[in-house]
Amino acid sequence: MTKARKALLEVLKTSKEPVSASHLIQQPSIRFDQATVYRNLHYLEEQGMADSFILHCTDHGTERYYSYRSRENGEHHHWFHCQSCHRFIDLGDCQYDEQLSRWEQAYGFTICDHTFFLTGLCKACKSATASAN
Amino acid sequence: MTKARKALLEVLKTSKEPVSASHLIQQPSIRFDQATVYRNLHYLEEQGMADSFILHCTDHGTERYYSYRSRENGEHHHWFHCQSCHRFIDLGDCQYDEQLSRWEQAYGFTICDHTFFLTGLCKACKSATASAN
DNA sequence: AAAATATTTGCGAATGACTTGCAAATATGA
DNA sequence: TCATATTTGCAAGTCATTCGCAAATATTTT
Repeated sequence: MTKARKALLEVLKTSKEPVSASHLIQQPSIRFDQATVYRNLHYLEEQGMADSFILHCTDHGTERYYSYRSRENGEHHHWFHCQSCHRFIDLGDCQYDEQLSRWEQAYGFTICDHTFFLTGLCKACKSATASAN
Repeated sequence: MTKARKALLEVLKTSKEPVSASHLIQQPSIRFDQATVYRNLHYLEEQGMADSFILHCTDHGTERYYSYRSRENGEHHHWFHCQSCHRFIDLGDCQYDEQLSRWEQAYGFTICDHTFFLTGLCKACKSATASAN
């Protein structure tokens, strides 16, 4: 476990929301080249210590977001993304296991991964918009 | 409805799988500049005539995939993507409506969009791999 | 502990999907 | 038909991410 990996993992562990590479690079604790950050994010995901998904957002463009994943809490989480404040809300552990195996049975394929997330307006941003009228 | 839009919509209608901009640009019927293709894909989606999602695949990189959506068949579809043959399998209409509104209730947010898809190995590619041993 | 080998890092340049500015071409409409 | 609005192609730009390569670190062998 190199310094870069430790530092990245620490931010992921601490963060309550998925974070992008560009966000990580701006962290004071991440004083590494962007190539190093990208390479180690791949490494962490490969090792099963991180999860990621690609999300496009009008304000922040298309980026991959990473979150910590421990060996114990096997299941990854799913998220809601607010397009206005750019915050994520944790929807909890993935509950799709049975549905996924049903599909595997039905179609004969093997699922390696699945992507699921929501986008919209969070409660706070909705009322902010409403009161702006 | 310009020529470019008609041509794009025709390919989307005809295609059984979601298609990327780069794929569309290679089609003989799409003799338009890439900027025109991208602009019109945005237009079609905006008008509710197309759906899209971003998918990353080791062999083909990260791209947005589009599929036709008629006003009648309101619901969009979800897909399985085979990482080996790069084909998509239609999983049918989205069935998540009730789950989504339950989340909206529980968290007070408004969902504008959701992304869901599977990736893995299709039946054919699995057996191909198995027999290669 | 030094030498030999393997892994990781930073730097700079490249890649690839997608976007943009702008002037020419086409469509709409009064 | 003339004026106005929309769309197109072209060329250049943007932006996240990746790559080559040599220097720096870590690991293993002697």
